[in-house]
Amino acid sequence: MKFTPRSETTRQFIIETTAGIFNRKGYAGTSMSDLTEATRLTKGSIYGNFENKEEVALAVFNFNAARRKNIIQNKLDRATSSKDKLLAFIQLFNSTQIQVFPEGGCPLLNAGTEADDTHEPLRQRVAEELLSTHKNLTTLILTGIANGEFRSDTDADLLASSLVALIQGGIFIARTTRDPAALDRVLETATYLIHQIEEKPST
Amino acid sequence: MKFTPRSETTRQFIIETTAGIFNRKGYAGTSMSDLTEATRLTKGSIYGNFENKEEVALAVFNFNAARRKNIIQNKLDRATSSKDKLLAFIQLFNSTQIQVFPEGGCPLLNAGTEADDTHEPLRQRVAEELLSTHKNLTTLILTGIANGEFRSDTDADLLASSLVALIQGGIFIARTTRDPAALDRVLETATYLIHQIEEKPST
DNA sequence: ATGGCTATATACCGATCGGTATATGTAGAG
DNA sequence: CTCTACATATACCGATCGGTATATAGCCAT
Repeated sequence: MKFTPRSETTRQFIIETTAGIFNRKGYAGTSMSDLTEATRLTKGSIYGNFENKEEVALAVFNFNAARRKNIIQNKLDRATSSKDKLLAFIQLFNSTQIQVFPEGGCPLLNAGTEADDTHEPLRQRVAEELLSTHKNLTTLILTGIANGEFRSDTDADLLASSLVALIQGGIFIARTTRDPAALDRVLETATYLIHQIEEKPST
Repeated sequence: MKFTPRSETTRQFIIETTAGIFNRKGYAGTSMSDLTEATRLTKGSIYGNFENKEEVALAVFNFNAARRKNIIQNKLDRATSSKDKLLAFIQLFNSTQIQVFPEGGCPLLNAGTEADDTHEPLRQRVAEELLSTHKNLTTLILTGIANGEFRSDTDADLLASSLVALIQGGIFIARTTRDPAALDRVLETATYLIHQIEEKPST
């Protein structure tokens, strides 16, 4: 009893037009009628393109995650040095540059906090994305060390984790207190941490 | 048409036995039958003590937040210097000392990320708790500056925000990647930031 | 022991949930 | 023009949702 989606374009249409809904309301909080309303399609059509609600949610998360990855990658490609790449990464999240996220904020944070106790497949997907981001930052830092940009005693793993935590925590604070500037302040500390590992020209 | 709860003890019983459920499953993901099952009470009884599901959720959050506050306060009271208080605060969250949270992790993070787009009253309550924590840390840092423990050019507000962000972000990462050590690593950075503002004995 | 109160249990409500079987529409091939 | 294949719409399913009206049970004072 294999399921095969009917129309790839409709499937994509459903994903894109409901990406913001799942991100705002969460998996449990989003109903099939939310999806039919937003897409102006009927349940028959949606269930012709997805096996069930869970599959829509997973596809939507993958879509949001891919978008995020592309934006990050584009930004990093435009910087040259490792240090500039790290700083550019951080500045992607400041309040004047919100377009990294769909409606509702960071999909990793939203999906992760909901799924961690209730929805194992989604939790694993979020974990993959978090680890991928962490790995990218780690290799960026290690490259910088090899370049001589950063001090050789830098703990790349620790710094990468801390940057991700600062950003996600900053997003959380800014969103629930409705104070975007709070995120900007936290990003200052992230920037500071990067400057701390610079190889000093002195000596 | 005012509503008055019947039995304060039953009310409290409901709150305490469902505190973990709301924290794990979220507001939308928790049903009234989840509550009747856990308490072994009937809907009639629960609706005799709460106006509706929302009021239970708010009461549960208040309970979780109060518990958290008490634990933090007790810990801080046992330290003397501002620096030791700050370090003790951070160590409350490390993986060998999990009892700060109910089942499901930090209630501020869980409730905040769900409510920020869907449930304004709860979002405001979470924001209050976040700001309260932030304020406590800020005054702690300012006291340390006045004491001569910390450098006078320390940005107390910025450091307080960064510590909260590191902790919340660290909790998020650790929980969704199922890697408690990730939180411990992030707490290292938090500790580092505190050491950075110490008034150096040199000069 | 009994009447009154308080609190919980029972039984039920309409609405909505996720999901499915089937009918209808539509476009391309012959 | 018609047949076929594919995609969407319609109509419906049982289950569960949050919530309520009312019956029942336990206790306390008289």
